[in-house]
Amino acid sequence: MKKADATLSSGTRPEPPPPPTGKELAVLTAAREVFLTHGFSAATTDMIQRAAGVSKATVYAYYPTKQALFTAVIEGKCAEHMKSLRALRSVPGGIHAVLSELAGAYLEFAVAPEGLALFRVSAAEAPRFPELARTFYENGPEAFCEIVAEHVERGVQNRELELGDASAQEAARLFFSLVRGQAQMEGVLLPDRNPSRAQKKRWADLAVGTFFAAFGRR
Amino acid sequence: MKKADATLSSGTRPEPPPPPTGKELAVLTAAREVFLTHGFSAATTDMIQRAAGVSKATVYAYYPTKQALFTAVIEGKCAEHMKSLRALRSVPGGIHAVLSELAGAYLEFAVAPEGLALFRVSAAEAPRFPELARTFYENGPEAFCEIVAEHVERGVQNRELELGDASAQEAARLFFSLVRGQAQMEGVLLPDRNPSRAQKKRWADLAVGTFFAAFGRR
DNA sequence: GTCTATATGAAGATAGAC
DNA sequence: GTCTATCTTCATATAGAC
Repeated sequence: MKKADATLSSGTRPEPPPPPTGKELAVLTAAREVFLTHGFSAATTDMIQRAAGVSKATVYAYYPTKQALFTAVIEGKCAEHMKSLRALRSVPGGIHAVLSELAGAYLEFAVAPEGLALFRVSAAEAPRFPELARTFYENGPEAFCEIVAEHVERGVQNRELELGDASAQEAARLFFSLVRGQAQMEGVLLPDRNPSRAQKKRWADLAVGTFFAAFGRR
Repeated sequence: MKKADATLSSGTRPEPPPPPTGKELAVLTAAREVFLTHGFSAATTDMIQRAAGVSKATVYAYYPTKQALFTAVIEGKCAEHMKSLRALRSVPGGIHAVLSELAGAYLEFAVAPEGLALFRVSAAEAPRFPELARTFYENGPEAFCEIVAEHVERGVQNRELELGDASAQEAARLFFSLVRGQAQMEGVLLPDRNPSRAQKKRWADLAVGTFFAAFGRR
């Protein structure tokens, strides 16, 4: 009788990822670097193989196709993304302080080179890999907005905020747009430019300031 | 003595585009379609050749490389983009009406499939073709923001707006972020979803409403 | 599992006839 | 200018030895 394989039998989720080690990890790490830098089509298995320091056949031993490897990379990054966001659910303090914290955190990790690259690649491949783009959307922007919305709802109950005819979700998305707007646009389209710490603080302050000017209770 | 070639001798601009006709136009049109759908790397000259109904050699008769053709496509779309925007400089009316108009116009053309595709491709290829991404940035987002900033400055002079410590440019970019935020994020990452007319109106109203709640003079 | 070597196909670009 | 036919290169994927 075969021993039960926890990976296959334990749940309903498709793949609770068995954390890779050794050469598999090397392959996955290299693939991350290469795919995030070049995108799916321009990336070659040769680049990945060389960056990982293994042979071509080894790559295919772990991932049956280039596409499967790509999927693993994007899903892995999304899972990381989601994990970083979880910490922001329980930020303590008044709504103003909380939103400042959220704005700063988002600018820090989503406008970092890796965050931008993930966005770039997800967007580029959205027509070809719609499920991957959706995964990114749900684990990044949407997850962040949900967290903001929770804080916003609390702010409304505390009478710190007043939304008018907007829902908490709409307000959260407006906040999100204010925060990432210019930063992401520049980051994605002008890869040379590197925003200073002061610039990032300014963006965060403008976003929070504008949001409170619009929705703060007077 | 050679006859002077107007294309080469008449100006300092690199290439005042001689409007293509006949087969050249067919090639360019097909290339647009193919590059905007698949991106640079996944697009093949075969697809373009077939879509244009010409032979491979004809493509190369007009454009020496795939890259040159890609550049022509992106620059052409950017020029169109810029042309659409010019009309928005002279919108008449009070600042509220003007900004509503600008918001609606931007949502109409930038979140349309072609606008999204151009953004997607520009973003994806920004690391490889930084000049092209910059061209898009300057002819799209930046051009729009400049126009908004002009209207905003007029609004300040008219005492319709009050910016606090923000500059007109900063305010314009915040407005721009509010307008495109959710629409572009969804459009780029969820290509299946198609926003209804009502949804677009709601986005525009929320953006304008939020902007005025923050910067409108009370 | 891991390597070297290779099959197979497709992509970008060109030659040469008309 | 335009086509058909082809060259060359390189990418994905596999075979077979260790």
